[in-house]
Amino acid sequence: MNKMYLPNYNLSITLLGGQSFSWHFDGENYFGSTQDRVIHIIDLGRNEILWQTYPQNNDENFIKKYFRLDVNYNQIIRKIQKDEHINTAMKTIPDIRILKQDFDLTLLSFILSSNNNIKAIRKSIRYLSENYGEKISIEGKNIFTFPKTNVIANLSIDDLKKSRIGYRAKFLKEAAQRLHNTNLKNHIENLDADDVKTELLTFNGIGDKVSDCIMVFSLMFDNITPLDVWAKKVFINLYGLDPKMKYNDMQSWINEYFEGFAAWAGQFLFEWVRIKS
DNA sequence: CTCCAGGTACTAA
DNA sequence: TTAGTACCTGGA
Repeated sequence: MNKMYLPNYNLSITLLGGQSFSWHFDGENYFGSTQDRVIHIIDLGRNEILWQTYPQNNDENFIKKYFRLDVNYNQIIRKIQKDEHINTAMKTIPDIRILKQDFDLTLLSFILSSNNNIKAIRKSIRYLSENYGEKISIEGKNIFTFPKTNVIANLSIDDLKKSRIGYRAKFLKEAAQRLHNTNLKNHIENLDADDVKTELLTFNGIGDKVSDCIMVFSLMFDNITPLDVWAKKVFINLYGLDPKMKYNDMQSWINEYFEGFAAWAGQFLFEWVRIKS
């Protein structure tokens, strides 16, 4: 494995929190899956990790992009330290990061997240990967990639439902078919936030919150806070926003308040209220 | 057993 | 434009 110096990076919350459902931790090893590879991480403590990629080994470029090692983290932290709530969150759960996950995987995963809880989503994605992903053996352990888009597109609704995803099976299949038949990623590459969102909202099963998650966790829109019930509660109860405020208006307020880093602030607040409850 | 959490699509006012 | 409701699963 390769050693890397990785300061201010809360691996456990970042990989196992609400932004990715494709990682698991066995007490020593973090294993993460994409549609074509598996990442193995061991946290050595003292800001050091061991890492390896499979099947292509030593893919440092991938690691740098995926973990967003080029962000100026201290600058972000300085910008969002605005009040006692966020400061408490950052002190309680320090060093949360935002990943840049693959677009297809993120879109398909977050379709499963709607009206669902994190534990159940993880379980479903694990079923899907074990049944329809590719097996990669690492030190005697079998790890599975996330199923390829065209594989999901060609599964029957009934087969998809075996992964306990309920009525979302139809949305998942339709989305996979569309992703497979179009080059959406290229199409949205040069669009601004509003246009990307408009495009994502045309998918069945993708609404305001899920489209925001896709934009934040795979497209690096740092100025968006996905507003699920938890995030809304925070901003209504702690920041005094009107419960009747419209989704977009609430987002604009949050982003202005956190000076363009609403996504990062939102992660701290979200994970903080999640562990508190 | 019933009740509830969790976003989106759909329908009706 | 807004309000209400069904959807599926797992856990209390």
